[in-house]
Amino acid sequence: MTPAPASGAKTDTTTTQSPVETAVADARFFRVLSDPTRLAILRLLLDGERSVSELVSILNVPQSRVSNHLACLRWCRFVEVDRVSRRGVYRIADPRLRDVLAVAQIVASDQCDHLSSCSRIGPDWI
Amino acid sequence: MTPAPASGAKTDTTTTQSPVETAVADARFFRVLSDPTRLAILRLLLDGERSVSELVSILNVPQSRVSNHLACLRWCRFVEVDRVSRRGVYRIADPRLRDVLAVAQIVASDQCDHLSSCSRIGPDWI
DNA sequence: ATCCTAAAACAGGATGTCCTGATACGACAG
DNA sequence: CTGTCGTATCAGGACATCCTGTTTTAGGAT
Repeated sequence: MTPAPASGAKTDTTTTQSPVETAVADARFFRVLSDPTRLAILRLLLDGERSVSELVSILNVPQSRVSNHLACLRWCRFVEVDRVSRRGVYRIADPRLRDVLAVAQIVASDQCDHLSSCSRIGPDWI
Repeated sequence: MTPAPASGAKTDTTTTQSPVETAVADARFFRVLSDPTRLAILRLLLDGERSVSELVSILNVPQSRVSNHLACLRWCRFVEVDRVSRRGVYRIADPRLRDVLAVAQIVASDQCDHLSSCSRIGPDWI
């Protein structure tokens, strides 16, 4: 169980990355999904295309907030947009997203009570 | 622009919840997964049980950090622990977690470049 | 040209989340 | 009983992230 500092951290181009570093990429994927507004947007889009203003009125939050989160989702390729004159119509870019959200929702609902009161990630919301 | 609140929210005893509020629970689920250290721990445990000290030496991060994240994962029922005298041996609590992580990893690897440079969630890490 | 509407981008401020180092605890050996 | 090991917890500080209100950009209509 030698920590062996020599083994891991050289000018290590491809080898021996710590598991934590390897996880950074995927963690970021989950972080995109970890915001309630973004998640709500994605859920709506799973039911069909929507323009920004439609999202705003359905979600009932400020337009700047919706546009900001859409920019994030667009950049990270979770959604795509078509421009129809000045209207922007958004849709889900990767169909596999549906599976991720579906499985997650089932698991999450079972753990709901515990998730709600975990003081290590955000304040309680019950 | 009538959002037609009647259409979606039928047996809604208390109030018509906005989609954003409904998403809070699941967003929290993803937030647990959105930390690199926690994600790395879960991946290791998917390969078999581990004690805290084993995790510490494999991950090569401070023990307090590992214990803190384990507390979060334990509370949220992602992992379970057995005590063997003073040793704590951890394992995955919900086998469905494997599916979530597997699908996510595939999708995330395709979007990796974009995730890495999204300035709206954390600093770049490339 | 001028005025709207739809959407995007920006700035400042308020929290949320994570990290580290120190400390508390319980089981066991001597 | 006392020291040590393995683990958990806590406090404080450093950032990351999100929000709101405002401003900018651009297409279309009058």
